[in-house]
Amino acid sequence: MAQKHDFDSPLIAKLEHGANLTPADRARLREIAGASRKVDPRTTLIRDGEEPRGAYLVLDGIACRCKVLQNGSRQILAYLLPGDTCHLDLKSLREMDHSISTISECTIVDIPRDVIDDLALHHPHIMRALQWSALADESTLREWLVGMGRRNAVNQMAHLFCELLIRLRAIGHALEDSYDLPLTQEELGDALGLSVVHVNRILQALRQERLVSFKGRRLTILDFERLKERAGFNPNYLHLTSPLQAART
Amino acid sequence: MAQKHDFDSPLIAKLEHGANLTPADRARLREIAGASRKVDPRTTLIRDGEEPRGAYLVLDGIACRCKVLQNGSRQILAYLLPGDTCHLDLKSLREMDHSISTISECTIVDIPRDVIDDLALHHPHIMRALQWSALADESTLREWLVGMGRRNAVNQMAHLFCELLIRLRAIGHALEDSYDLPLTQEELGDALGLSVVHVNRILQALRQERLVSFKGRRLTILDFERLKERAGFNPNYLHLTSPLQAART
DNA sequence: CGCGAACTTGATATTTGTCAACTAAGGTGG
DNA sequence: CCACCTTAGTTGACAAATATCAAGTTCGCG
Repeated sequence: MAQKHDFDSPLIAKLEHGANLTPADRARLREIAGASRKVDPRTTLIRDGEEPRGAYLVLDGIACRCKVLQNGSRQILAYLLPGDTCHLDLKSLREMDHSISTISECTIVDIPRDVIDDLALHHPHIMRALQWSALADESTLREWLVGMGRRNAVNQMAHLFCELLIRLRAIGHALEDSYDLPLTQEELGDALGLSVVHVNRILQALRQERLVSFKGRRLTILDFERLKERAGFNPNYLHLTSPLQAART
Repeated sequence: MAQKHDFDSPLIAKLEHGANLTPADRARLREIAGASRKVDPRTTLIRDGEEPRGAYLVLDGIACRCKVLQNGSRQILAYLLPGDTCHLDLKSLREMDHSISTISECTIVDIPRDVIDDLALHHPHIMRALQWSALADESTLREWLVGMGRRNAVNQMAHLFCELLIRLRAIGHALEDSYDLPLTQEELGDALGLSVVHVNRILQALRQERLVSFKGRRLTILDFERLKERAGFNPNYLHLTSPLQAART
């Protein structure tokens, strides 16, 4: 049951980018990640309007925050990758303003309130890292808004692929310039605000430009430099540049 | 120099929605709001990439978070209304991932780090309210993403006008169904991800449907029910439904 | 092998952007 | 108070981006 390497624990791998964890911190995180469960693809964990009972941690697979409109159309607000958490700030949250659903099959950890309280009391570095993580999530949300408002579909999708590469690299889930991406074209479109048909065509454009290949749920970036250029991608917003040195607490 | 009423202090008015403040809390907030300065319209307070020296509080006017792309186009990520703050979480933030600029002339308070530390130590209710406020800001950001991805221009703009009405009412800055909105059509477009020309036409459509009027920087909602209906507006996401009763700290 | 989900394609409609010109409004100096 | 000047708002014609519809095709899997 013990984890072999840190990259088996995407949460640890991720949080190391946000703060310097102690061995005790890591042990605690492994302990938390121990109580996981498998969740089927396309399953809603908590729905818009419900009261959260606890927080979630994704250990494996891809989940998402999303919102569904009256007319049935869905907007994905964030992809939750391994190591990502959501609404750890339940204290001030009475009612969800969006839903959390799995996309692929996922390994999920339910984090009850008292675990968070315990972390706050005994693991300040973890808390710092989690705050950093929440900050980066919000920044990512802003970058998505920029993409939808001011980038055309090709650049926006290129940008997303760049982002996912960097985020997955940070948890050791990307080999070179490729990574598993268990999304349908519809699920891509729901994030990008595009129709399925258009996603299909944009994808073809990116393939034809020899920028990416996307076959069998695997995305390979053929020319990262050119893709970044195309997307106007600047990874600053992910705040992944190494733990803060200013650890004066 | 003393504030006459609470609604003279939009910060207090706002935070009362997020927690129950004590008289001492209110006194402290008035003290903080005392050291304000006027800032010219269209002035950048802090730029993308810079290191924040402190946080900001808007007391009057409209400011924004925004991001400017290589090609010069701008995306507004949030309107900062009176009572709104930004990056109070500086502890984990090394470098800004977006800019803060005024739109109209603004009254701004610079909040240095030590003031935040002091609030954290001595004013837990204020801290709780600020966390709630940050949560609502993030939720608003998500709602904007939904608007850009899944609403057409008319509905998206209608949605924005509904949102602004509710937010401004919460700080006593809306009379009935109208409020001052010192934005040009270009500044509206930068938030909605639309061109100026299109904003102009959408506005005409809304006027012709007798849903809103927008003359001389004043926006009047002529039929809020119909506008909400049109926009698919549900104010839940603003989390303004009254202070949390669960004040068990 | 067959079935359903995902992907692809073409034709067409709709939405939105761009360009260029024009009009209206507010502010300032003479 | 007016002349002027700049900024904001408006309009029409057109182009580009994206959505929609409908019909295939391919793929993975039981």
